[in-house]
Amino acid sequence: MTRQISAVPESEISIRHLQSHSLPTLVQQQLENLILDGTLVPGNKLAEIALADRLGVSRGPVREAFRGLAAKGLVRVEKNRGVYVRTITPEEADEIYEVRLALENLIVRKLAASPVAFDDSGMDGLLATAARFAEKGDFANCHRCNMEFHDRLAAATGNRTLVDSYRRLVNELSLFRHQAHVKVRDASSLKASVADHRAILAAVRKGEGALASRLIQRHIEASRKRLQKLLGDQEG
Amino acid sequence: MTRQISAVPESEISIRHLQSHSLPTLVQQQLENLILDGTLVPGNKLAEIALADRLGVSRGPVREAFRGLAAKGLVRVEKNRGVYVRTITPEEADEIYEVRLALENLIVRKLAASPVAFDDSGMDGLLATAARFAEKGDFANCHRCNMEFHDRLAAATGNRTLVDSYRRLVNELSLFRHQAHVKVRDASSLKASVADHRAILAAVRKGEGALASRLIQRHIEASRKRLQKLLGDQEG
DNA sequence: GCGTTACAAATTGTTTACAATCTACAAATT
DNA sequence: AATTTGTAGATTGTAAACAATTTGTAACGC
Repeated sequence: MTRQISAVPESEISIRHLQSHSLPTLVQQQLENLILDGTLVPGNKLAEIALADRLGVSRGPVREAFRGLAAKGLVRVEKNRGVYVRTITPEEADEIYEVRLALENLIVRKLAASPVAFDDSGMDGLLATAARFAEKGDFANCHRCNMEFHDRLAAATGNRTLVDSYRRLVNELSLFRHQAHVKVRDASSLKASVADHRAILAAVRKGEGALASRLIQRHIEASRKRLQKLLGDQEG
Repeated sequence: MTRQISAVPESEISIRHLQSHSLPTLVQQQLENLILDGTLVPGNKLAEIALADRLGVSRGPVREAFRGLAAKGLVRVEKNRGVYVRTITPEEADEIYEVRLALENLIVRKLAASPVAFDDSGMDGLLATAARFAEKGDFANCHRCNMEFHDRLAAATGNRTLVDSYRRLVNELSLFRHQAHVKVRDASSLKASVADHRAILAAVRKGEGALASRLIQRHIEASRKRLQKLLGDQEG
């Protein structure tokens, strides 16, 4: 009589979780979140000891996390001087937008090419939620939904490399926004974004790649120009 | 009488060099080179102690280098198990090619759009060198020149983000080649590559973006199919 | 007063030591 | 004989100690 050895019930995920999450990984994720949500602003210094104490770990894991973040382009390491949240110049932001546009183009064309395989469950709901936030004037949450929309499109391609490349660019642009202290102030641009998203989604669903490509191009360009304009306004 | 304080003559670069090159950085570059030139094959285990001893450093810097390499997608870290050179499946390779194609397209279109700004000094020489290597049957060096050609095109765009994204993909593809032990055996494909490059360069110089785009697309596709075929052959 | 130099505090870079985890092999049990 | 269990060895994860560099400050000379 064999006992049910291979039960391993509900905690399997938790085990996998612990297996891959060492202290350096955890610290890195934590810092990444703080940077991407704007708590840690570009230019800020990340002090080893202070961070280690705050997180309750020693400096080793913190230093390892720094290396990972540096390779991801989120921080800049200056030898014997310290680690700083990466700053991005307006020119760099333009360059990032240029690459992002190429990837977004690939994304929508890929999805439009196989609209059946495109699992868009929840996309309508997401857009509806974004629209509600826009109506209520909840800019931050609407912006979050809009970013989520783009991310889901990328993820739907099933191309891991594409998603990774795309996310890196979006992360860098988030960095730039926080650095410029850009706060979305008017609802009109948010509503326009949601409308753009609806049109893009519709084109993708109908398999009209060329149309989707044109729409996303206009959409990203608008975003780029808006950001550069806001930046110019606050400088001038 | 002020002494010439700010002289700092020839050694400035050397100083900058030392300033940014800590042990972890050096170790990371060293390992990166070993991985990209195929000395360290995908799947190989990177033992901390052995590496630290070999490089004459302690385990700390080695571990920090690992984190950087992991974020660059060159190694895979398994908690409590070890660090391994990343393996790439044929499906992943296909995905990488797909993204690369999008970036190469952007590259040649950008260059063709401003052919005056395109500093192509030495490109002809590079292609001539590649052709000579191909004639002599020096496949390895010819392949190196061909990769150099693509890299210089990317660099010529002046878009740092684009170059970084592009290099990451090319690195991953190198990984895949080494993993599959793909050795270029026939001179014909190399000569075809050089011919492709000449045509692409000519199109870019003439500002014919659409043509250059079509050419690079065919070029990359051919490379992809060649690699997949070689892989299929050696499996079957 | 200005600039230089010397010193002290703080921070980072590196190494060493200790704890926890995993792998392999052998003994024991069924 | 096959499976399990236990133990030894090796490897990784973490923390603490030590060394080197930088920064700020104050004293000193011009």
